Amino acid sequence: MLVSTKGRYALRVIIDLAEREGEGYLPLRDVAHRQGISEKYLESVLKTLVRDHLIEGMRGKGGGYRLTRPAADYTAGEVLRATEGSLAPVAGLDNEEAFRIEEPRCHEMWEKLDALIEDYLDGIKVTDLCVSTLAGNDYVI
Amino acid sequence: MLVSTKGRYALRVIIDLAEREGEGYLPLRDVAHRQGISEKYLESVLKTLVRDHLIEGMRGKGGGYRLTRPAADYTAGEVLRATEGSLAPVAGLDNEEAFRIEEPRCHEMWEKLDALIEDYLDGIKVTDLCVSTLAGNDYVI
DNA sequence: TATTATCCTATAGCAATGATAGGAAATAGC
DNA sequence: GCTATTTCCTATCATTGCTATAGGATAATA
Repeated sequence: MLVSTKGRYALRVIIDLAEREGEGYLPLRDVAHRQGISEKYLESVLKTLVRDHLIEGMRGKGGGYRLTRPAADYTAGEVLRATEGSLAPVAGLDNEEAFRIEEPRCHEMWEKLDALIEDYLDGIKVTDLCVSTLAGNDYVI
Repeated sequence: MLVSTKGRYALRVIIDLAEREGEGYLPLRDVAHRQGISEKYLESVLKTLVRDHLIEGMRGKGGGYRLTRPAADYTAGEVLRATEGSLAPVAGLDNEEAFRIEEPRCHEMWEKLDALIEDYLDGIKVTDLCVSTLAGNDYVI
């Protein structure tokens, strides 16, 4: 599987925060409830996003998480790459030498597939995934 | 990781058999040596390909493995799908209902990414990956 | 009958995923 | 300063899949 639930959860959180841009810090509990994700597990996912400066956390009363940049700046690829580590379809794509020796027939194919995937996901802005009109969306609390 | 070494090995074997199409049954030992892959592990990979009728095995002296159809018929996607089980970038893509409830914002994106990947790999014929002129290829025994 | 080679079953180390638990540290309002 | 809130940090754990190894049963050929 290219993208695990970790990356999918992360993307949903970023979308959630983007849809509420300008509302200040949003507590983890609220986000988790809205998305139907365990608070404790989501916490570990958000830690990664904080480490990579995609979001920032504020402790204490009135604290929570918020985006560090304008929502329109974020891409799906960026969020997924942060949490998944890599979006490469096969391992060791960076090691050209090893490929030339072990897999000369397929190297080009993997390179192109990688570019295809990364270009597609980097071309999707988080704001394109947002729903501006929340009304009529059953699952949103 | 979308494709593990299992699928990559399988593809290399199919290419190996395709490049020697018409030479009858090729013993696992020879294929493994040519590709630099452990015989025992490759055996389990080939078992999957036999189960899916992509190749057939013949026991005993003069036995080995060969393609069941003309080499030109095989696509990379077909081989990888057989060994990897699925090429879907995320789990549960077939369950539309669950997506509509849990991940309405992202469903379309995953569907399109899936189509992108599958179409690309289904469009690559194994014979396109074959090297007809084996001369000058150091790693080939 | 001997040789060759696939087929079958079982095992094991390792890493990643998905998740849970408990408590420390910081912040805001009173 | 006290209290409630909420992030931050560390540790643990069960499950799964990957990668690989081992030993022997079964079948085909000469």
